Amino acid sequence: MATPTLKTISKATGFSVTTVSRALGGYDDVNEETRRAILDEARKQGYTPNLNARLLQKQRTQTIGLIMPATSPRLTDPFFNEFVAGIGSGAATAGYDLLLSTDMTDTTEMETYRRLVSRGRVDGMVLVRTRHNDPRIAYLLHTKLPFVVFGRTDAAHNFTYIDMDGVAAQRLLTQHFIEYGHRRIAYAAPPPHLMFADYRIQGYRAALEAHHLPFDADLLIAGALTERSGREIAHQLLSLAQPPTAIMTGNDLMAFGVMRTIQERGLRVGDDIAVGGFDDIPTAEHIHPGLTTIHQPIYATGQRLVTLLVQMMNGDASPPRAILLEPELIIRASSGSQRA
Amino acid sequence: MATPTLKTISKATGFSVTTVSRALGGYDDVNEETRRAILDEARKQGYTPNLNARLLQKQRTQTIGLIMPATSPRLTDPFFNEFVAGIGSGAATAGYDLLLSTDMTDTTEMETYRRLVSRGRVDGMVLVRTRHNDPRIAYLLHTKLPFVVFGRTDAAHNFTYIDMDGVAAQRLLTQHFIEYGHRRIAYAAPPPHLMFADYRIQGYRAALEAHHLPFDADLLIAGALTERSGREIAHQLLSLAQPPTAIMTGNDLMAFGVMRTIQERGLRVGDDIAVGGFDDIPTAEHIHPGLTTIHQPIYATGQRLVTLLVQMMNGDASPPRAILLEPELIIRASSGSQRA
DNA sequence: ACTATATCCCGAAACGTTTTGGAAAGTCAA
DNA sequence: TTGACTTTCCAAAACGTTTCGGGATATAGT
Repeated sequence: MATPTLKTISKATGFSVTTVSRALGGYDDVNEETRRAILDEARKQGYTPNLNARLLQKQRTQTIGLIMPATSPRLTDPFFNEFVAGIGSGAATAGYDLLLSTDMTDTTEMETYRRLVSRGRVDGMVLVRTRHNDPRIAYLLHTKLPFVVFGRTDAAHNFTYIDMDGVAAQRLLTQHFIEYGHRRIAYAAPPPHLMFADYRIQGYRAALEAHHLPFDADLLIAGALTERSGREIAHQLLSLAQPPTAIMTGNDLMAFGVMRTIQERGLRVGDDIAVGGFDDIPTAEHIHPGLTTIHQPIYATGQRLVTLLVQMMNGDASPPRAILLEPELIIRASSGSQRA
Repeated sequence: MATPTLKTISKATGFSVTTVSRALGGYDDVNEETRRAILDEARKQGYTPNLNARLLQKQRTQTIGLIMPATSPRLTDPFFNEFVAGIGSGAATAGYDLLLSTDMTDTTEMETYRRLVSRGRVDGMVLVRTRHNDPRIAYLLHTKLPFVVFGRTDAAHNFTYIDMDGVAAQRLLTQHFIEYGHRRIAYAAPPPHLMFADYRIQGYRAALEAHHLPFDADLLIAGALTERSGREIAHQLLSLAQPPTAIMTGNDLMAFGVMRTIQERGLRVGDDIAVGGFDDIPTAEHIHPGLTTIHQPIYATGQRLVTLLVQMMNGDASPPRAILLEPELIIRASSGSQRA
């Protein structure tokens, strides 16, 4: 049995392919009786339109692209879990599909982008984890493909994005530790090529300055956004002649590593060394002790981004929007108690 | 500037569309010089083939479909995180894209399947979380679309799947608690419509029987695979006239809920009530106390499934394969210490 | 000089859909 | 009876690619 197509229905009913198409498409220039006959036959054959053909004709794909940064062999960061879920949910309610790509190891990231974007695979893209002079943004800007971004970049902001206010966030967290009586607050910072590292560090230094605390370069160490990196940095920091009494990190995963190292060295997280993370992934609440961190509405942000993207894909030509998220500080036991 | 197509290259180089296509396609019936000229022009124009057109012609999509069960508004279970990552990685290395769909709330699951499968959107599908007489499997079997499954179903196993040996796994865990001296071991079981619930319960009962322990229907409560459900069931169990001394659950998320309830009631997890989970998601290691659980190689399984699927999509007509995973017991502090 | 054989190229059809620009037949108003 | 509308239908083109079946031209073999 041949796959049902417009042609097979056309043959079966005696109407032309055009009429079948228009009947199925709900146009009003087809007789009710005819339409019924065609719909019946379509149902009988189990017809469903061939997406590729339709999209080739319409030059649209009803698909949104998302490329996962190839940080590790397995993207173990729950951040992405939530983010993808948000995007997926937003896409689904808007009637779009989500095309998920992970960078292949043997090809460059830009190739992956080109492959997807190259006329036809997706109607729009979602970007995450912006970098300095992000080549992906330059490329997408150049191709005119609609896209939205979680994060900013340093160049002109002529694109739509949502970003956490990293300056305010890190300042908030640093202040919190200062108010808890800490003087030596270390920062296991995100890798410097990531755009948000800059903002976070700015916030860190601003809080120190505001409270007339000296900036100690020994206490600022950049690492990767992994638990392992957190462990390594903690070792370095705790081996200092004057170790810090509080350690903040680029994300919760790093914070977990820091906590583990502290505990392995026989110290207590909170009472001996306070720890602060970033993201508020689910585990942050469950780990012991609970992790003080900055809450990011990751899921909701994913949804919002898709909403914005869908507007753009539907031809809304309003100027790009820039949305800055206000940080929310979540205080848990890893802060320890207020000091003298 | 028009989008680069075969035609624009053809115009620019003076060769026919056919020749351009064949040059780009690497056929050997085109002069080296010609090929070079065409390749140069293609690069200059930034040509990339239009996927839809190519696929319409080839009747393939180079895309694998995966539909997320719409359990909750946000699929908070890290299980899916890992699984998707595994599938994505497998797909990428095989040169396939991953189309991720979440069920829309206002349409039935089967419609989502039909939409994807309907001639053209995907070349194959990955299924997860099988149910009794799973209609998705019946449907896919009927459409002849290649697919692989994480999990089994009760009917004839005429499809390729990988599954954890749930009987052995739950027996292993139950045995572990029995050996630790527990007599009243409760089971907060997965929802009964899920296929693996059967196997797990079988394993649970088998272990009891093997050690001549009575089966107490009060100690077997089915729930949802969420933390919240774990909390509720724990409350029920702890309010029993004869509460259990150990509680096993359908997945780690439920176990977290159980642990929290135990702690809220002023009891100690492990020493007072032992807890066992299932899946070994990352948090299971970080939570306090660490959670005894059954390790599932989720990521690797995703990859393996894709490998199998790709073989099938490439026309390998060998009979379906059934792979059963051996469980691995991970003992952590939530087991408490051996009892008298 | 004639045939056989490579080598290089191309026109046309096909994949399944949507859309454009009518055509044919019927209805209505004058 | 004629023109103007309506209603219902359709042929053909188009989207960008691959592939089938040759057609030229040059080279080699006799």
